[in-house]
Amino acid sequence: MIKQQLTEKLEEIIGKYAKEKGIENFVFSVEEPPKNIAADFAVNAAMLIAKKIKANPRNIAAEIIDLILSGMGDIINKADIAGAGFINLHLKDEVLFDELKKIVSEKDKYGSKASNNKEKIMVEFVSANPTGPLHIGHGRGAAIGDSLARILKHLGYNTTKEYYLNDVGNQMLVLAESARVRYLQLMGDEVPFPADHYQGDYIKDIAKRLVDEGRNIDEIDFKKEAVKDILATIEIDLKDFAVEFDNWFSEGAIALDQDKNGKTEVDKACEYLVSKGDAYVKDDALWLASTKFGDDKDRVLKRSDGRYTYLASDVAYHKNKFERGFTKLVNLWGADHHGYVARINACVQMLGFPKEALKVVLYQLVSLVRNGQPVAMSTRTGEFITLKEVVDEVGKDACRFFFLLRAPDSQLEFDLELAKKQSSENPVFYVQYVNARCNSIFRESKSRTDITKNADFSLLNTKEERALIKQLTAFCDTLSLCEKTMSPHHFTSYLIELADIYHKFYEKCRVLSDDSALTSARLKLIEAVCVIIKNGLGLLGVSTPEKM
RNA sequence: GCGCCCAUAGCUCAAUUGGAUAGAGCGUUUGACUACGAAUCAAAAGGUUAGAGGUUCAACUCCUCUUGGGCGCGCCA
Repeated sequence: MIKQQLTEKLEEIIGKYAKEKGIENFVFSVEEPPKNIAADFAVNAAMLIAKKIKANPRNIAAEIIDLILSGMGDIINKADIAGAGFINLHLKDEVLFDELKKIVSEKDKYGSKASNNKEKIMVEFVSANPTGPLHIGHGRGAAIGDSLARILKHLGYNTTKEYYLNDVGNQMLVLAESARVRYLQLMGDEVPFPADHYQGDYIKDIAKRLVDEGRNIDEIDFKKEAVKDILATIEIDLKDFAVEFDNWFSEGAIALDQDKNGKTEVDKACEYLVSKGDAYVKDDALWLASTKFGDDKDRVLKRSDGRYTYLASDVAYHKNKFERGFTKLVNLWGADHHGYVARINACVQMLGFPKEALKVVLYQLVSLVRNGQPVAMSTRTGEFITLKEVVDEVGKDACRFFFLLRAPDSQLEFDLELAKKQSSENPVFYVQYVNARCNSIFRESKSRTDITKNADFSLLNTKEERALIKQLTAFCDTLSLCEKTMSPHHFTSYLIELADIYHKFYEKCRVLSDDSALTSARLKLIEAVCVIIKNGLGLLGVSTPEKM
């Protein structure tokens, strides 16, 4: 919150200055300087202005500093010129102390805004086909999508998490047939199992249930039964991974369900596109003119045999999302779907929305390694590692934290042997340990009677304490960064850094001491630490045990 | 063949979207528990950011090319 307030004031002051120099709509950045620089924030405005008007950046910086000191004396203690013309700002301690008070009083509400209601956001993720259990790759999408949604929610956006269920199409027929053959086999029929059908044992489990229930083959809807069991498993696996959806949206609802005129939403979406001139008939098929909006080639919506493609459903689905009032759509897709981005972007624009209304976050696939050997992943062959398997082995917290450690863009190598180690090799323990240590102090402090109610933060004047407070107040900046980049991974970095600073503080500054005023102030400080750790880990879906 | 993503310390990855001396964890070496938890801390070693050009006051970041890896390119989903 500090940075945001600071930036607003600087924009006012420097913007006015730039305007006097003949520069309209001047944009500059407010950043944290590198660690070796002793300052709170750095501004690059002078170098940018100097370039535009061909002046000496340090002279410009000097002029801006005068303006800052006279206009922002209440929050800025000191400002100086460094390097090529950076303006380094030093905050007044009171600004940090006020923010600290806010953290302690607002607790889990800290950093959340109430004013973002204008945007209604849907985060759609996982959306794995109900043809088998979730594997580890889905887990990455689940962790990123869920945490992103939590962050957006915390920022005050009206946010909905949705799972799109592809329960229509060819794969469903294959699934039903897979279950039927397994059923026959269990009944003693020696029918061969087709090689291109779903091989996993979970299909046998479904068949076994049907046999155990004494069901007659003539009255079994194998598709329905298989999807039911698989979905139940998926839901449990996700729940154990701290992921819960607000809504499960069935493709059947738009591709099969008909209105009173006998039309599905897919029918209507295609008609709409035709009426707008964005879809046309060629070679007996219906084509989407996606090249109009930058796609490589036009795509088929309806095959010449009259069946719709997956894309047709997807157009209708996205239309449906907008019709439900969402103004911003976030889709998490595995990188193997990247070829699909251009056409869905085209759809959004054809539906009359700006390109920015949809953000597709692509996450690179997880490659599994076990004993140095790559592990193949394919739902068809049955040689896959399930999310459940990994969560059972390494724990939900470690697994989520691990997935959120990396930017979605980078390929992630998941070493099963490494992940199994419940040791300090896993950074999640390092962060959770902060909370455990704080709580240990709280337990100890209960026996003391000399603790004053009003902590005097000005007693927190060591460099370790100031660094800690500074890091705590960066919580909101981290939230904004995650929103800006649509990635929660900055939060893991932030928390690891916070943990690092805390442990250093812990070594240097004893909390419980004979100095009761100082003890009170430090207790309040670590209370704030707990708030931030708990909030931060909570946004990542990781728990904060008081004892470990 | 065309397109998208990636290449950073021995390993796994960050780097506030163009900022200052590129940072963490693990691993390696050395040291610290008779006061709040040593799942910790202090210190050391480790880099031509794959390579070559270019743009810029400033490049890991942007542009071009090369090399190497992942993934796509269907009237499949």
